[in-house]
Amino acid sequence: MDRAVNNCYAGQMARPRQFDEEQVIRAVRDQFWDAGYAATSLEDLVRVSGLGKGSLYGAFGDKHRLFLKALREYTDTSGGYLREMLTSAPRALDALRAFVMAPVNDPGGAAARRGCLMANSTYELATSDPDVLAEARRTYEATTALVAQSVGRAQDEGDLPRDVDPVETARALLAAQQGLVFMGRTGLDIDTLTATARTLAAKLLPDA
Amino acid sequence: MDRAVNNCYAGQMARPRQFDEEQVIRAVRDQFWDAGYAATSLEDLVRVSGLGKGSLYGAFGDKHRLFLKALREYTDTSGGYLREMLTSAPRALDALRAFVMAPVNDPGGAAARRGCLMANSTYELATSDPDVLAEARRTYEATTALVAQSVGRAQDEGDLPRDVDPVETARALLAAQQGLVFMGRTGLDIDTLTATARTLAAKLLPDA
DNA sequence: GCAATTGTTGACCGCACGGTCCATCAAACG
DNA sequence: CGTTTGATGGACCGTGCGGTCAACAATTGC
Repeated sequence: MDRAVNNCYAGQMARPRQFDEEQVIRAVRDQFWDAGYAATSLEDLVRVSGLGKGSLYGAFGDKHRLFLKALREYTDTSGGYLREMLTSAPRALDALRAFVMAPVNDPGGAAARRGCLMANSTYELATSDPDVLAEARRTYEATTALVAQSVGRAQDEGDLPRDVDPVETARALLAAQQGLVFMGRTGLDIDTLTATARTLAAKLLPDA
Repeated sequence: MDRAVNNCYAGQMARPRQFDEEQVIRAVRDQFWDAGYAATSLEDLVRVSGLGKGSLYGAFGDKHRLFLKALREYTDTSGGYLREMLTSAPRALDALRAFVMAPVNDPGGAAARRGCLMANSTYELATSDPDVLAEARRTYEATTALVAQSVGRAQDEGDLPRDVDPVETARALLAAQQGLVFMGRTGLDIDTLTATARTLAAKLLPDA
């Protein structure tokens, strides 16, 4: 039935996949990232994946499912990065600053060019696609929780005043970060964007 | 040649338009606002405008031109609102607070539902459509200038410290506002959004 | 080696899209 | 009223879309 779930345990495999599933998903994800959902045609997906239409459908289902899969891959990956970024820094306050600055410090300026796939998808589809909206909420809530945790840690470390609500601060930081993503997409030059990011970080994260 | 420019001065008019051009543009603008560019079909545009395809094309040109016209109508209108909002308040600081809170206070919650057409368009098209990118930059720069002017006024009125750069502050406020628009689109409930908006306004606009 | 099973491929399908065109109609003018 | 002019709207068109499918290839178990 569900060929999309290809594992080695269900029945016997007559012929193994000739492609790396994750690699294909990443290529597809990049295509959606660059062009958006509606503006990406099946032909585009075939091109970037290197697979035939039939294989794509056999392995992942239709365009919508493929998109959701790519989106989930994106949120998982960037969620992992976020978690690592927030937990690896010796001081939580530095991690929070880095979080706000992320749209600017992105390696290769990917975020400035094509923004955040989750944000792009939210703007394009959230009003019409319940699945995308659900994924947006899920990601947003997870991010808020993660950031709030670091805010709490920064408070414990004495870098942030105790009288602010961690969750509320996390939401403000997230809004600031997404605002920067937006301004990057208007073509604002990187230096000005960096300056604005610094301003926001300074105002929202006063040092003690 | 250019039938898109319908005025009473070029040649003699044999038969006047049977529709209100502005009314059509507003209807079209709302359709694009609700569904986005790619997801809006010509049939949709015919439906909401009440015109036939031929009339639509004769009067406004193709879908792309029609979109740009609707977008310009939007930026003009909301630019007018912004200017009025910023200049009508007795104290500039209050106007700046209202600016940040705008995505929340929007009458009917339109902004929360479908966001800001300019932002939506930027996310959907800015990377692929130079015209939209140009419009985004134009709008962004005009808004920044307008807000910066109010920041300066708030400084003159003694409500904001003199040591901050008005333009830099304006960019931070704009980023915050757009971040709130984004969070509204993730389906965040209005109360939480309002609280976050207040937090941002308080941090970015300390009272003297 | 053969049958069974599943992955692979590209030709193919129906459809809806953006866009064009023209027969018709209504207003303006003498 | 007749002529002229432009507006009108729906029939029509070619194209590219998302999606399907049947023939073929590759692997496994016997």
